[in-house]
Amino acid sequence: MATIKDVARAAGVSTATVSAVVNDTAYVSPELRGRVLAAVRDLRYAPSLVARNLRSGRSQLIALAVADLANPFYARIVTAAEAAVAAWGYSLVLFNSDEKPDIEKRILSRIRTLGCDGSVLVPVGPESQYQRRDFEGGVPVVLLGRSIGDAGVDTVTIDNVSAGKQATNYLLDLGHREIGSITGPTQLTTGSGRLQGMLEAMAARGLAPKTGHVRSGEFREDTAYSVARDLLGQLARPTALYVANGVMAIGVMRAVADLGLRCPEDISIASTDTVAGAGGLKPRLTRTEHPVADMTNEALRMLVDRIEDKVTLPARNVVFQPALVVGESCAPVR
Amino acid sequence: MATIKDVARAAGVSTATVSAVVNDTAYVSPELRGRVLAAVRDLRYAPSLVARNLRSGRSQLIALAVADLANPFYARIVTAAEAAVAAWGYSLVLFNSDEKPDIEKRILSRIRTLGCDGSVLVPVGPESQYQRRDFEGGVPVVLLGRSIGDAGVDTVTIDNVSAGKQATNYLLDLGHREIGSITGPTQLTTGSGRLQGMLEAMAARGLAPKTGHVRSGEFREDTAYSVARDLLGQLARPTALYVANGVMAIGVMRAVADLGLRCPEDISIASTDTVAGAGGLKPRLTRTEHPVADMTNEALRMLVDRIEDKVTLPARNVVFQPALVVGESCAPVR
DNA sequence: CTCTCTTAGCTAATCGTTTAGCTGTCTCTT
DNA sequence: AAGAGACAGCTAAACGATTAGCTAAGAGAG
Repeated sequence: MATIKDVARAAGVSTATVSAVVNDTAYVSPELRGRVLAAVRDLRYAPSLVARNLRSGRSQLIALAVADLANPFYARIVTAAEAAVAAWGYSLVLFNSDEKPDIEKRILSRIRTLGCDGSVLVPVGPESQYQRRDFEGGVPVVLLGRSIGDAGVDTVTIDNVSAGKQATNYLLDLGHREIGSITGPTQLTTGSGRLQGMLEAMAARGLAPKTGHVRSGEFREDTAYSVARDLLGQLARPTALYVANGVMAIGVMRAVADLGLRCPEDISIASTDTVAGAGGLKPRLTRTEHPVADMTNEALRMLVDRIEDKVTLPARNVVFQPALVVGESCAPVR
Repeated sequence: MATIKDVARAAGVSTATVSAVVNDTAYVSPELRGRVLAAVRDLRYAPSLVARNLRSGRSQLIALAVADLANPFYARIVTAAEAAVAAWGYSLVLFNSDEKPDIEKRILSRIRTLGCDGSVLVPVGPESQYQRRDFEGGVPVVLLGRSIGDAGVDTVTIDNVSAGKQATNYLLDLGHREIGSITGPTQLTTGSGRLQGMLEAMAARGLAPKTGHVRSGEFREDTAYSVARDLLGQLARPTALYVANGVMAIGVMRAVADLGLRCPEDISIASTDTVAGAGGLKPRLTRTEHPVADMTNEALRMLVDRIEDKVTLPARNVVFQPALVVGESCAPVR
């Protein structure tokens, strides 16, 4: 790879002049400018970002660490983030913490080392893991999807309580009274919030799920499948089920089919968040959808603000609202 | 951010000693070593990769440029690549060319500028776009999924002809004679190869698809949906359909349902490659599956070989074999 | 004609590391 | 007791860019 010195030598000028021409940062006579540009072409010179960044302290890199790349929900975040990052003139460095707090720790230190200008993080650890000082003075961070107490950090989340409420109210409006739920991990705000919303919606009508009708599916398709098989195989099964995420909904649908039940005739299913392939699912799921792209864009806008302004605004927490999308997976209770 | 100088000052040693301790590259007395480590902890020092890389000429970055991030097939590649890259001690920089050759060009120059140590590329341009010298002497490249003539570049591909053959032979063995196909773009080897395999399989039994029974679905769900609706709405519709990828298969299934047809009773569907959510699809698709993870791992192994060996081995082309996975979407012809 | 002002283009310092090569101390040998 | 060898730890030179500050030459004014 040719360096700025090679170009300077070839054009018979100093490196300062080459830099001036390349970055268009000072006037250079047409004659020299021509010689420099010719040399650049001949030597196929591309300035080294590494060197440039060492000097400027910027890396033009934004890191994104998601909780589970294999989950289509995060795949959508990645897609949106790549586009947004590119639009802002940065490049995206991608990490997968695989829901493991210790991997996340390593990722965070790697992000520091790489000198990323900022990072978007879907936190996976228990709240206790994070300390305020982890974020202060280091690489600017925006948390996405999950919040972690009052870490004094910008955060973009969905209103999980509202998601659970909307889906459950829809089922209640159809006349269902015995509603069960397959929840996510309750130590995550996405898990506990949705469950809370469901419980609140039922409580508002003086109802509560039967014991054993609320079970954790760990946000995983296979776990949800087994739990649903077990739950729906019982005699006293609920007439409707609220499933806390899209991947689990697919597992539940499979369990329903394998048990010989029909949806929505025998059991109504409503879920929160969706997955890419779910469009082809029959029946189409009734669900609350997250504005994933909007949330991701907002997170990056906030991050770039922090990076480029350097103003120490107080941390903001932007909450998006889920929207109920009616499919064919719910029917009035018989 | 603390620098190596700050640490050196705090520990009362030279920067060389700090470097030796941090990288464990020379013997340092326990006493000094202790002081250095303490200073590192106190100052939360993390060596700057930027500076380190400037010196070493390495960036520890591997770029991955895929053709369409929104396609679950590439999402799986991204997942596998992130894991593999991390396992080799690099970090992944992700780009999406969105099937646009000019965006790809910009990405390639960005990869050079960033000083990535290597890159995995799913090429989207017409073969004519690439010139041998684009790859020679620059950042090492491995092409994934699609090949581009004899660019003298390492390549990992799937045997597309075999995929088309296997799926079609399965349909033929069930007694189907009027088989149609929804293909990908035929200027891509993934599109043309699969079609060629299908035609060869039929030709081997003295058959050929009827005119109008072979149509392009552009590897897109919505296009495949419309094409399938049109194709299957006709009176003289085929009894079986070979769909060239997973996303399109979902579109086709939707079209089948919307036309009031039953699969597999009225129409058999076989496809190539799969999508994440397809596990929940009813009926389960009969398809040829790509060993995506294996292919991605192999591509990265080859790339890391190039990066670290610097041996100028001749370019290799590794071809993987697809495997037929039988679902419930095909039935014997009536 | 000389003095000042302008400015094109150069020199050299800087960013944060790594590392070749040097210095000075200590130990061992004869 | 002095010379040789070993080696812990230091100094300073890279890596490839940007940029503050300098030099020197040309132009305009008096």
